[in-house]
Amino acid sequence: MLKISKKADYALMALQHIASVQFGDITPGRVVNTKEIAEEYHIPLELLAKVLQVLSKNGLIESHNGPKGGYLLARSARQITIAQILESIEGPLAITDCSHEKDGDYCMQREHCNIRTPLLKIQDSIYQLLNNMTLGDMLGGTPLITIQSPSAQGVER
Amino acid sequence: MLKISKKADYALMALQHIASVQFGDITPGRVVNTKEIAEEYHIPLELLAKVLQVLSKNGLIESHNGPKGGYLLARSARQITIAQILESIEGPLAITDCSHEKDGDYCMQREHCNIRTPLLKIQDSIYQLLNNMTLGDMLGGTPLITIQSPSAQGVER
DNA sequence: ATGATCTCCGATCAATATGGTCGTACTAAA
DNA sequence: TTTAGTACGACCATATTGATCGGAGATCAT
Ligand code: FES
Ligand code: FES
Repeated sequence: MLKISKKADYALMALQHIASVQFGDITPGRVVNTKEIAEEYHIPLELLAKVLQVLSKNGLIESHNGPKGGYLLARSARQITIAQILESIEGPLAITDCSHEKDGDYCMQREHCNIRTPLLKIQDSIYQLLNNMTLGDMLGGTPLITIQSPSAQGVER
Repeated sequence: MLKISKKADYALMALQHIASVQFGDITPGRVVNTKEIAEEYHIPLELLAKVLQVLSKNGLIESHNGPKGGYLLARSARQITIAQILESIEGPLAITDCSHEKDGDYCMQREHCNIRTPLLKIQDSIYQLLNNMTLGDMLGGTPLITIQSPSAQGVER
């Protein structure tokens, strides 16, 4: 449950790879092309290409056309959060399909719904979680994330 | 993205309803039957029935057969966590499909995978989040959940 | 200039997961 | 024994996702 799609998975791998090439190595300005990533991680080439296109369109990476072309991070690895990557591929975070209701399109349960508020809170918490971790964190040291919930232990506030 | 299934949604609604009937009212021992819930929240009857069967099989609720039958919480609302409910319906929490690898069934990327560790950490954080909120929390006061991450402090949404 | 190499983009197909339905058997209270 | 309810398993329809294909543009080397 709560699985993220393969595309999102690929996006994370690709970005991580691009970042690691651009970062720790002696070739700072080197661009990375699709095939290189696809072969390294055994990802279907065309599918990865599509994923990268989307990432590029959403301003996470820059594309360079022609031979010797490829992709480049659009900004520092520390300024790209996991949430941005995932939302870029899979659309806005919506734990339930009526999280972001558009138009007059209410779900039938809306009126008597007893779980909307709590679910939105959970969703928001998850969002914070994802938005507090960056590509940079994935590269370097293991990020430390702690969660505190007053319920289920001593009630504090 | 990260959507939970409708079945899980229904499960939450149903449990919340059962709990609220059993709790705040003057009818402590009253059982709740499937049709009552289905009509109240406009859920397809048969589908809800199936969901409740699963919950019952997993020991979250008790079923009582025959006329005047119905369902009853198996334990206190404070002892049922959101994680338990969701996992009961959708199986174990697995943010990526290779979270819990079984047999020799590795994913192809396993060897060179650069995102496994961070993703598992995120998954664990989400699990804590869900496991720290109980049915009781959803019923009563709004639970307060806070997240603290030392990295990426500047990132705000 | 011209061809080779690469990204870009839209359309399309296949596999899988999900939502929803049906029919029957079983149980316990009235 | 009748009847209102759950239990259970098989089943179909649809939505989502994973993956593929083909061509159009762009850029660089020659
Ligand atoms: S399920 Fe849509 S508002 Fe609660
Ligand atoms: S994707 Fe399977 S181990 Fe990373």
